[in-house]
Amino acid sequence: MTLMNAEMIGELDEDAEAPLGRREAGKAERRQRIIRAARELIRETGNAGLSMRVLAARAGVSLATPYNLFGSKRAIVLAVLQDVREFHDRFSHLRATDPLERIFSAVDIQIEIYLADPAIYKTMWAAVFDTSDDLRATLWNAKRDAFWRGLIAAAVEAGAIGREVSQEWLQRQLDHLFRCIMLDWVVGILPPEAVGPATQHGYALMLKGACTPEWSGPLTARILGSQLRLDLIRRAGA
Amino acid sequence: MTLMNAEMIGELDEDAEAPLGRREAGKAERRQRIIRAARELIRETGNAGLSMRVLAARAGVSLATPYNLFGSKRAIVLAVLQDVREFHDRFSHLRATDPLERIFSAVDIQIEIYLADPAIYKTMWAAVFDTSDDLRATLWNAKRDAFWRGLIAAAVEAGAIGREVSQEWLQRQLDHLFRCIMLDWVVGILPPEAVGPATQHGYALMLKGACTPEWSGPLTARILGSQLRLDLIRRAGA
DNA sequence: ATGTTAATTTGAACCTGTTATAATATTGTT
DNA sequence: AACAATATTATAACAGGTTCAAATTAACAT
Repeated sequence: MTLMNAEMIGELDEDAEAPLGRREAGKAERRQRIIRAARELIRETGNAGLSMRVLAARAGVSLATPYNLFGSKRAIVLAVLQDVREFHDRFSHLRATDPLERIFSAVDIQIEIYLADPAIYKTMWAAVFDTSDDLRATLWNAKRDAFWRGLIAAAVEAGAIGREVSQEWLQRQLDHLFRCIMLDWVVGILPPEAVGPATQHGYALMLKGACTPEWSGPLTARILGSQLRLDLIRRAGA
Repeated sequence: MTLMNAEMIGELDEDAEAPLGRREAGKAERRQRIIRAARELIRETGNAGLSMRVLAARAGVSLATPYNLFGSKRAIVLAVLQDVREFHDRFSHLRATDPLERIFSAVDIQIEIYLADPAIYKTMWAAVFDTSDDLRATLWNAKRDAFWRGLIAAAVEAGAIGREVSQEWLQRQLDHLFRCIMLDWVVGILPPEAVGPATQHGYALMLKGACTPEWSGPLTARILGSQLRLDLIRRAGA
């Protein structure tokens, strides 16, 4: 799945056109205040400290307003994410020639961003794994998909990945890996230092299963390398 | 992760030894009533219909009792699972000679059991993905691990999987795949018919990344086969 | 300006899971 | 039979997310 920001997703172009009467302006401002308050509260008190009543008070708004404006607490948490502008800049500097390297770099960048701000992103990922309602569509959209599909398609074009494997499903399976590793991180099963190596290990294994023979060497090396790192981390932890 | 029952896990040997005075007997009976009521409620009204007040009333106990006996709602849902005796019998009939086939068969059996009783198992898997507290240890225990580790170890012994890959991490990565596919099923992204093929596809990809050259042929076939089935399902759904 | 209409905010609820309290019943022991 | 230990009960309360009728406000027509 892997989450992205508004610019990459292109859904919150609120800073453009539209007459934007006083009504809409006030609404937008209230929305902004709520998001800001939510971000602050998450940063300060972590996941648990974000109560709707506290949030409403901090945003200077009634308890019902966040519901009118966003719909649910989960939607607010996800909106906080949408408001984070960082991914786009980082991803645009992806300059690896090797198509598989590019995939691993992109994953690394994501992880780096997430781990750098655990309070926010743990909360956010917890919201992603919430099974109660389906706000997943917010995260799982066309532009986000296009980015990863592009990386995989490039690898296919370069002859790194066989043409017989479904690009769509390869992407989905890689995504599954990533999501569950995030979950393990959120709940504390996986220490932060292990997130990178664990992801690389999984991606390398799976990509090796999809790659052409001549590209399996570097992937094997990556598998062994990440295993080594994971062992070191466990030894250090125990 | 993949969940198993009490016999396989070997944690609820309540039918053995222990003086089991009247006091403990009454406790056990109340526990049983609560579990039965919970299962009924889940079956009837699905995940959402399981309220602690309704549950207590149906079990004929006070609201506080389930908390004394189990600790939390989540613990009760997981206890309902532990009470399901089915896995052991099914798994004991695993008689594939090919070590990789055995892995796929085991996964198939699991999926079959889950899909046959969606109400119960969707609720249960939703509880697994709950990030609030860590009852995960209940599901993630030594005996369960031993089973899957055994299957993988056998594949290594048979020369199907290279000795250089970490068996522990291969298991974990396969587990990640399985869990996220379950999640997608629970939230309705993945239709039931697609669960089996999707899991096989992911497992085959990853195992192919870990297998020795002479075993990659059948795995490739499995990848292509499951892709084909997934395409058919999507075509039928759209 | 003024009244009308429709959208938005509000405060008070409702329903959750969970915990604390005191009172009551049940068991194990003498 | 009487006592102490233990568990359940009933009840209330708390904090959380969410919803709803009523009040308020902005936009519009006159």
